Amino acid sequence: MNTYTIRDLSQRFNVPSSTLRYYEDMGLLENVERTEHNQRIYTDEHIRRLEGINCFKRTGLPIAKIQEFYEYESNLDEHIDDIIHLVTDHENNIQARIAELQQELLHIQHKVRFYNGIKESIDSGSPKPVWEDF
Amino acid sequence: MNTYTIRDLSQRFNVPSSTLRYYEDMGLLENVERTEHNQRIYTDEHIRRLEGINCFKRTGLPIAKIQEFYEYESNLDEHIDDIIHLVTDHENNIQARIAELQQELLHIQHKVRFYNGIKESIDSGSPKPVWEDF
DNA sequence: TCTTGCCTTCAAGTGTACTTGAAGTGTTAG
DNA sequence: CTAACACTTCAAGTACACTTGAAGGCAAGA
Repeated sequence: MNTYTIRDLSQRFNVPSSTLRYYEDMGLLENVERTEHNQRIYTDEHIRRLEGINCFKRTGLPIAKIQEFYEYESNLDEHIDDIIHLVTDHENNIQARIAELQQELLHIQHKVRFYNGIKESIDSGSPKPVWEDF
Repeated sequence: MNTYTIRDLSQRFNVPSSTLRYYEDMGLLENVERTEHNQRIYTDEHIRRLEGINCFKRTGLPIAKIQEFYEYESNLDEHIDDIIHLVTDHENNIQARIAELQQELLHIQHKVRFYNGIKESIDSGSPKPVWEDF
């Protein structure tokens, strides 16, 4: 089984080692063994765990919820409904967030077109476009 | 011209009045007149401004950038390139964010399916599904 | 051997975006 | 007229997710 130092993971995931220690304090990384000199030893388990954590983080799940998820994970039979609730809830949140962003993107694109119109009018000396709500 | 109290806007936009004062301190709301008793008077201009601010906020533009935007807005001829750069940049960020969320959504949906499979296996006593990366 | 450098812990600091509290003035209902 | 309530300012506090600093241990190279 492969093992990794804190430096290895820090480089692999492009996070400072302080963050990895912080995740451990927060209960996101568990069962981290130590060398005889008290240095952390990570395994492929931890690599997979960090990939999961990053996926959750990129989708905006707060640390406390990620912690909850792995707590349920470690006692799945008892918490299967909880974990399904958590991930389904998160799925819905992401879908709602995507829909909201797509809606707001239209407004931002409207602004981009508007200011490009203003620039053209400045360059050509023609009358400035008038802002129209939508 | 319509005028509004801090309470009016607070209710209309569902934010505490402290937040409206904070936006003013941060330079997002400008030219707020006062009554003879020093109470803030907002106009339809401020309503439009707040709609703009909220659009930017929902898309994750930080306060400092929003402030910059309205600074450019108030001197458009001199800052037309800056403002086009700012909104175009923001448009690209939103599109990248949507793409990222769509990608990660697939992973979360994979988890939802996986745990539903686990639940079925618990309920029926059949063997548990095995997690497969993708 | 000594210095460089990475490691450890624990506590305190940072940045963003508010939020709350204290102290004081003004307005309104009974 | 007075109590309750709304408003003001300014300063300090909160929440989240780290980030940095202090103090010290261990080990390999000059």
